[in-house]
Parts: sequence; C-alpha cells; structure tokens
Amino acid sequence: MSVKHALLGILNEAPKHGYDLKRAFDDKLGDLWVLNVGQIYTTLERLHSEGLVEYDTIEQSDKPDKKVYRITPAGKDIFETWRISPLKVEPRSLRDELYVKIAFMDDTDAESILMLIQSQHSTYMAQMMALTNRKFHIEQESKIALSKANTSEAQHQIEREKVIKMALLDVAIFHAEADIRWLRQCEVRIKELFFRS
Amino acid sequence: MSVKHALLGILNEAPKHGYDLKRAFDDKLGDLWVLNVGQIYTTLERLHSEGLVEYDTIEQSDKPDKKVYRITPAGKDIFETWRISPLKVEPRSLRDELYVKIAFMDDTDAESILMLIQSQHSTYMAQMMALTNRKFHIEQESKIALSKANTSEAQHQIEREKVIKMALLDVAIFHAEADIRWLRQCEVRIKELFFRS
DNA sequence: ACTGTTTTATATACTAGTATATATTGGAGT
DNA sequence: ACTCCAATATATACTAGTATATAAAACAGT
Repeated sequence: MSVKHALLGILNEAPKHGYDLKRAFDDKLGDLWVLNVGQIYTTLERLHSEGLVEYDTIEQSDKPDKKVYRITPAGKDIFETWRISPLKVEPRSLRDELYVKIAFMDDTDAESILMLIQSQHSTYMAQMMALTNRKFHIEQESKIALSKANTSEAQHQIEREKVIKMALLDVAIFHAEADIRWLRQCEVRIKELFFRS
Repeated sequence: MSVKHALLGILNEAPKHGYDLKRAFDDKLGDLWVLNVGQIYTTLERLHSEGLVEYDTIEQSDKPDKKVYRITPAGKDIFETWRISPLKVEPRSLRDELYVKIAFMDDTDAESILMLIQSQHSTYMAQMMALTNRKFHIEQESKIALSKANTSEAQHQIEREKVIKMALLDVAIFHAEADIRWLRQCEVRIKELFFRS
C-alpha cells in the first residue's frame, strides 16, 4: 500500500538506514498507524529490487553491517507521481474484531459482548486522552520553534508542519469519538434487546 | 485476522462452498468490509490444514468440482472461544492513502491536495447516502418479516438480526461522518496556510 | 439463433503486514 | 562493579489480503 510511498517520501528528504526510517515514519504517522518494524525491511527490499532505492553498506567491526538507503531518480519520479495521483473511490474497510464478534452475536453470549464493548470503550477513551495530550504538546513545541525562527520561510515551514500534525491528530480523534459514541449507542440497543423488562 | 473466525462462524450455521461463504460474509459484513473473493479460498485452505473444517467434493460431469465445507468439532471449539475472548488493547490503525499524502504535503502541491480532499469528500458523501438507504431497506424488510413470524422466538431472532445489521451500518455511518467533518476542517486549515491574504 | 453481460465457481501468483528471533550498546538503579 | 532494561539495528518465517486468470451457466436483448 502506501508504506512504500511513505518510505520513499522520507528518503526523499535525506538518506537513512532501516531503524532511522522507522523513527521518521513514527514521527510523521505514528499517531495514526502503528507500523511493524519488520515491514520496513521487507519494503526496502522490494523498493531496492524495483530500483527505487540504493544503499551503501557501512561496515562495522563488531556489530552487524548497517545499510544506508537513498532514493534513486526513478524513486523520486514514482514518489512525485504518487503525491498527486487520485485516490481510489471505494472507501476503506472498517476491519475490527469487535464488529465481527457483534455480527455473530447470539442469545448465549450477550453478557460477554457487553463486556467487550465496555473494554473497547475504555480503550478508546484512553486513546482520546493521549491524542488530546499530544495536540497540546505539539502546540507548545511549535510556539517555541516559531520564537526561534528568524526568516519568514522558516516560520512558514514550522506552521505547515504544525498544521499537518494537528490535522492527523484530529482525524484520529474524530474517529475515536465516532467509536465512543457508537459503543454507547450499541450498549443501550443490546441491553434493550436482551434484557427488556 | 478475523476472516478466519467469520468463515468458521458462517459454517457453524450450515455447510457451504466457497462462493456461498462469500455471499454469506457479504450479507453479514459487506457494508463494513469489502472482502476479496480470493481470500475465501486461501483461508479455507489454512482452516483445512489446521483441521478446523472438512469438505466433501461434489463431482460434476462438465463443470469443475465443488467443495462443500463443514466445521469440525475442533473448529466449533475455536470459534466459541474466539467469540468471548478479549480484544487487543491497541486501537486499530487508520491506514488511508490520503492521510499519508497529507503527511508529505509540500508548498508545491497544495492545489492537488485540495483536489484530493474534495474528491474524498464526494466519496464519503455518496457512501453516507448509500448507507442511510440501506438502513431504510433493512427497517422495511424487518417489518415485513416480523408480520410473518408466528412464534415469539422467531420474532426475537428477527429483532436481533435487525439490531445487529443496524449497529454495523451505524458504525460505518459514524466513521463516514467523522471523515466528512474532518475533510471540511482540513480544507479550511490548508487554505488558511497556503492562501492567507 | 447469436451475442454480450452478469452470476456462479475456483485457483493462484503476488504484495502487504505480523510475529518473533537475534545481537549489541548505553544507561539507570543498587 | 554488576545487573537489568530500554534503545538500537536487522532479518526472516509466517499470515493476511489483493489482483487477476479461468471457465461455464444463465439470462437479456436484438
């Protein structure tokens, strides 16, 4: 999917090795997308075999070798094309184990479904708090960075980065909110169905 | 993930062959999860090698053979355990190409990002309408089915199926709404950033 | 009668993502 | 000084999911 393009995008800014790429990815998209480290390496391999990245092996006496990857002109091309290419029309699937469990809900397990709903509710509440906290910190950091910037270009860049990070945090918050509202409604409906007086 | 359990759940109700399973899956979860047909067959193969399903080959003279799958006792066990097992605590990732494109947004492509946002907005508006329509039809169908049901158990089952379908449609609607609200906010913020007077 | 499209039905090569193993370095605490 | 844990760094076997090929039946239109 777009891990490929995200890695190209990161390497488009500067050469990096696997672990560094993971850190850069987390910094950009970590609030939305928990990326498995392994995928960095499998994706880099594929990118390399497609000729979109190259690497220099940095030999180290005791430790295993480090590979520093950089983007190729072909890679830059693919990335720039991807940036402005249209999105697919089918909206993304909502793949959640809870939804599947609810789909197979039965008279025998109403209680356990309600418990699952409650635990999911706590999970999303906690996530909401964490995300709101992150917004606050980014606001603070951005203010400090702005006060240190001297050119208006530097200021604009800080502003842009803030807008991007805030937007990505907001989308995570909006979806968490949607789940929370839905879970509450769901709980009421299921209780009505099974424990009607 | 849970395609495996969903297929077990469907076979727990009645034996079916691949294509039938796909239809049953779509009926239960199609509004949330567009399942690739191929996955049915790869998943069935894995389930078979784990001894959770068995099949009878129905030989047909001209057409290729049909395999009718049924759940084994081991499969039933796995399914029943899964139903009530706790969910993982990490909330699901929001993997959307648009979010990644925004993460790499640059002064040079503000216009194209805005276009992508607008097209995504139309996509979600259309989906909202389709989902609302589906709710209406399910309400109608349920009323007709209820009027034909004679026992109170039959009525309860119809009620339960309606509650489940409505809940799953609602979660899709809530998330589409969240995206729509976010896209509008995002558009304003990006315009502010790039085209400030 | 023929032509084309949709539905039925399965298979498979491929890409994407997860889980886990491995090994070293640098601190934090005791 | 020693121990333990987090961070650094990569690799790989595995599971999940996508794209696409194949082929026949059923049905609609002309």
